[in-house]
Amino acid sequence: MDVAYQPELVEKKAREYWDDKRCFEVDEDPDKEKFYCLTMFPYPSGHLHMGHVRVFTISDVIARYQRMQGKHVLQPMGWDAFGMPAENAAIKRGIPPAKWTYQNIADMRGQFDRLGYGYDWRREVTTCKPEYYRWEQWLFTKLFEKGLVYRKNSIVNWDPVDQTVLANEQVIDGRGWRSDALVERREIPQWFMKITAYADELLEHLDKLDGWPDSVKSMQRNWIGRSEGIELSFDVEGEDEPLSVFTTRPDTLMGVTYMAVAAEHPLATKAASVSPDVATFIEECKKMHAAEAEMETMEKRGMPLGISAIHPITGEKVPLWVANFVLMGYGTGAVMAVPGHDYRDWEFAEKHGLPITQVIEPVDGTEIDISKAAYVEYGRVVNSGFIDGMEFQDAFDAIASRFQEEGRGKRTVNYRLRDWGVSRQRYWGTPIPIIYCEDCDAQPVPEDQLPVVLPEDVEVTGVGSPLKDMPEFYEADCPKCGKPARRETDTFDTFVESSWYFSRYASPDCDSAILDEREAYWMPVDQYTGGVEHAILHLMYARFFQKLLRDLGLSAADEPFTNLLTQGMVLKDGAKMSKNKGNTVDPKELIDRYGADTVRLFMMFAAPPEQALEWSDDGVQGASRFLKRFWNAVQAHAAKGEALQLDVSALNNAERDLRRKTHQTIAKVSDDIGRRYTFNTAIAASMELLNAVNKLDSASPQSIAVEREALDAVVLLLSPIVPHICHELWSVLGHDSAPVEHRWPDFDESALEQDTVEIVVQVNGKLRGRISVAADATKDEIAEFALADENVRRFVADQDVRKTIVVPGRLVNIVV
RNA sequence: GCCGGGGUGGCGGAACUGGUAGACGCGCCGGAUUCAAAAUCCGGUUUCUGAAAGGAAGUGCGAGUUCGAUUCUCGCUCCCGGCACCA
Repeated sequence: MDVAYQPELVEKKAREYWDDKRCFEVDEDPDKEKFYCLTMFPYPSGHLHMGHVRVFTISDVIARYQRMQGKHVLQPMGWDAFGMPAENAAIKRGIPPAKWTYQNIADMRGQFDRLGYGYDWRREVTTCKPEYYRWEQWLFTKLFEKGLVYRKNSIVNWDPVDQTVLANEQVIDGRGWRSDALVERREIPQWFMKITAYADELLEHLDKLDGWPDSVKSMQRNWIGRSEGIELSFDVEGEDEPLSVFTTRPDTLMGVTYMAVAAEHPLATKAASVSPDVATFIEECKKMHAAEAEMETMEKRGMPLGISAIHPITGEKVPLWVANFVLMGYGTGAVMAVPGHDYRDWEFAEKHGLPITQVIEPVDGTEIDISKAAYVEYGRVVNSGFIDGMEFQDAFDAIASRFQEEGRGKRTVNYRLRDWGVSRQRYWGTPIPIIYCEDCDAQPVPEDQLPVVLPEDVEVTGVGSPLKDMPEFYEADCPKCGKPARRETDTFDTFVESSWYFSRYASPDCDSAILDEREAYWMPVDQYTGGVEHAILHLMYARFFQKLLRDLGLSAADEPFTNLLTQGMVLKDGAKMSKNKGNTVDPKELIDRYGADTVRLFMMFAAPPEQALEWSDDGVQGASRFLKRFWNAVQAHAAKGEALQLDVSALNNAERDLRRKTHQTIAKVSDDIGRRYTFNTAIAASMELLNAVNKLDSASPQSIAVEREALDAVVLLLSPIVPHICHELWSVLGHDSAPVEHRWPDFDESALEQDTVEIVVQVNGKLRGRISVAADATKDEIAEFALADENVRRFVADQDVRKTIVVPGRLVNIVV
């Protein structure tokens, strides 16, 4: 055996072992405890980037660790293969999206294998293949039958030059990214999924997700945005229909000084027909970009409609305005404005000279001045007639009952969450399985005609979808009456594919149903790992789909992911690695140069998984250097020959110390990998142990035995992280088995015991000395020892000791 | 703007339940080895002060709670992620 560490040889050998033994191919075995370990599947861009390496390595470490715990581990991999980049590549280089995508998948799969990830490739799922999206289309038709999908008009970014709908990210400063034309808001009919029907359940089940980070649950809670309020109606002068508004603050009703409706509201449209100014304003609102961030930060503008509503309590006239910050899609598209007690209403009133009145005062009697700023806290109602003096809940109830009795309002729950628009006017996606018939309207494609196959041999120009120019695609017969009809040419949002792929891994080859009985064995996912950027959308849609599958009787699980780990981004020079910024590092080059283990080690060592990771070329070298040291230490040890049986009673102090360190390290690394997911500290602890091994003077037979125990431990503890080198070193240490099939080591409680412990001594909270005391010393004994320390005496001097705090095993604080 | 997260040596980070700030690694400095260099090995490395022992300051900024705060509370600031058609 060549003694120098040669990663290529070592890694090839380990990979061949895993392949030959089919280590990572798993079938359903009801007698074994399963563990489903999953990573958010990648978009096949063609290039493995550092973000991929990071997330897949995290997941692989967890999977390998759980295997060593004796669990039956499934770790699959697949491709989120539909999406815009394929169309962009097609426009730029004239390659059809399908060809480009399949080539990328082939390239990336080779790179994954080189990194030693333990995937069951027999279960590979590729979303752009008809075998996959066929079931997505089937599911959509089932939802259609259940009334969980519907069609309505909604707003898109329209590029008038390219005659194309643009994604938000394709709109730069209000202009199309390719044409540079001013983008317009345009209403077109689109398909929606009723995620709001599940809003309450999506919210309530968050409480069951103990294995999810609080931050993600909190973001989802805020996204759903459940609020209890009252929907009440105001009569409008000269209108038969009253104007309905939703408010969470009925206690401020008497502070209403104006009302505002969205630009798309019928009252605004009506006013526009008589007022050119209003018409112009509404036109300008149409040029607004559709993104929420822009809506919130833009200047709040409005225009009086020239009509008034009647305040339902006072009977006074309240002017009606149209305003650009009122959203048609939220609530009723109209708001009652209380500038005294709402920040946005205040800003708008201030700007347009509308009156601001105070109807709430702080309960604690603090003076407030609503001419300076809105007071938005709950408080006591004033200047409000019959509800004067009430606090929030009483006032809420009083107003609610009164309006309910009068038949002018009711208690309502409102959500910020909107139904999910799934239509995309793009080519490279799953065709929406709908046929439009002049007589029968929209009809779902019958099951026996599925899949609706996306033609792959097309030319993409960037102007509209090629499907619209393909009669062979869009010409169809109505499934109901048989008359010639037109097939839908829109495709699904790619989030639809990623909302159920995790279930399909259980039965990827099933061609008679979307899922089969294997789903029940593997689902839910035990550990899901992916980027924080998916904290809301992807994870919310996936949870929604899981509930849909459950309600269709296809799954028993309420939630798809039991434990969630959200990993931070990979940065270079403080910025996200991206081609635009030219700060990418190609994992392939590094693997060729240092080997996969070095890359895996650096990734896991540089930062804990949830934090952003700053890339460092020097850090990679350090990882490589450590592996060489590790290799050399094991080889040098092996050269000393077989170790004697360890005799714990015959150890000297240094040997006992190393043995304690070994077992402390086993305990720490088990906790770090198994519970905390802090792989960086697990590696640091293993490094410390190896350093301690190298420091031990190991000539005697017992010290070789202690050293053997330590090195065996390091190899097993690091094997989930750097599996190839550990595979080889384990056999160098004389074992017949492989770490991948070995049980995770247990620590020996008795090895952790210590006779004496070091305790620090503080005087007034400042460190003044260290003392060594018997491990079983009493508090009084410890305090006595502390006062005897020379430096401590210097600081205590002749002052009275007012208090002594003793924390056994840690410190003494003497307060003078 | 709103929601969520973060700020600790020259750098990445550690300190897990309020108890030794800076583990581990990188970089740098010194030494060994070498004809020389690379590689490797040994030692040092928060800042200021001091020959040393030691002392003082120190976890984005400002307050507070506590015997004791990187950790808890309040206010501010800067950076990152998300905001519904990027994936």
